[in-house]
Amino acid sequence: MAARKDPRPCSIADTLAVVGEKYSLLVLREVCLGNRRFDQLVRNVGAPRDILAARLRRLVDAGILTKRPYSERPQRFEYLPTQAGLDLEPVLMTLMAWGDRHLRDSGDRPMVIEHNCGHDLLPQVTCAACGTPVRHEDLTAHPHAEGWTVAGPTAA
Amino acid sequence: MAARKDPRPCSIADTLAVVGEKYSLLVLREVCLGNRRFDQLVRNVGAPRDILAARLRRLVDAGILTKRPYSERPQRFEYLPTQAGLDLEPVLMTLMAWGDRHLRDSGDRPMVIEHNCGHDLLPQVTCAACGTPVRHEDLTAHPHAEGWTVAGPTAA
DNA sequence: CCAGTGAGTAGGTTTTCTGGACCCACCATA
DNA sequence: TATGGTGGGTCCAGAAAACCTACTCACTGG
Repeated sequence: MAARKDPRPCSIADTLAVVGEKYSLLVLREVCLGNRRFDQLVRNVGAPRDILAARLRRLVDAGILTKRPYSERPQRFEYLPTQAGLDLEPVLMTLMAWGDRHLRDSGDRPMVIEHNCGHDLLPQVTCAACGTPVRHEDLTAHPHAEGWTVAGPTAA
Repeated sequence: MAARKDPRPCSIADTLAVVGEKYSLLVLREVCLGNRRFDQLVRNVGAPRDILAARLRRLVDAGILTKRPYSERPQRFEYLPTQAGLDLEPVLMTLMAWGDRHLRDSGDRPMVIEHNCGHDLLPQVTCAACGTPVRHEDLTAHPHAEGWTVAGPTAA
């Protein structure tokens, strides 16, 4: 947790500080798939019960999940994604797309997500302003704080 | 690293097994920004030097970075993203977008990325087939292996 | 000769993960 | 009433990873 003295200020780092611990994004995956209960999460995520409990607390604290009772007597809770949690789905989609492309010979994808346009989802990141797919060469980074330079492609 | 017995098979998990360790994606961020040298990475990423060395080895082994000499005598290396590394940029973009939206009051973004269409990049994940932005409600998951069910929204 | 830089490696301490056992409340059934 | 099963956790000791400091090596510049 302790950041070494002044690394580059960056929303990527800040986001990873919240959801970058092991299992956090897998918990979110399951919750987004509709698996909301502790024991289900233990099985599907593969995390020790201990760690899962800690991750759930953290995700709830961060406003990514909400904890809701689905039974009094005995008290039982389920976890649901908030809007902030659903807003992380693009991260899950892009991670999955990369794994499907680079970690497998195509054809044995363990999970396919269907888009309601009728096709299998192939997520693509586009620029909201112009609508075209984003390519590395088209980007120019502008660090806001002083002293943080970039060089080469994607440079400022 | 040791997976508990049979968690859900999933490309998200497999991708995170490669780039999910602390600092890995920040290293990739820096390399994509054009900062290629060890000491620069130490400063900008904020990782301890030995951890950084381990991450670089791992990313090179995974085919995400390549190590290239830029000076013999003394031997000095720099790290460049491969195509597989560049293909991870969408993950970085979506992480940054989430942090900008949810972790800050808009206006103090620490880094802005400009798209060469002339606007600030606001990344948006779309379905490559139909071109529309992806919303949670439009997705249906189909686990391939048996026994892995999903429930509720995004269910199969 | 001395200081400084770039790219690491080495060692010892602290933190985190891990696997397993354990706990409590409840339900089913016999 | 005992007996077992489930859901949702907590606790603990050992293993692994991260952290920090220091050190090395090969130069370069003055």
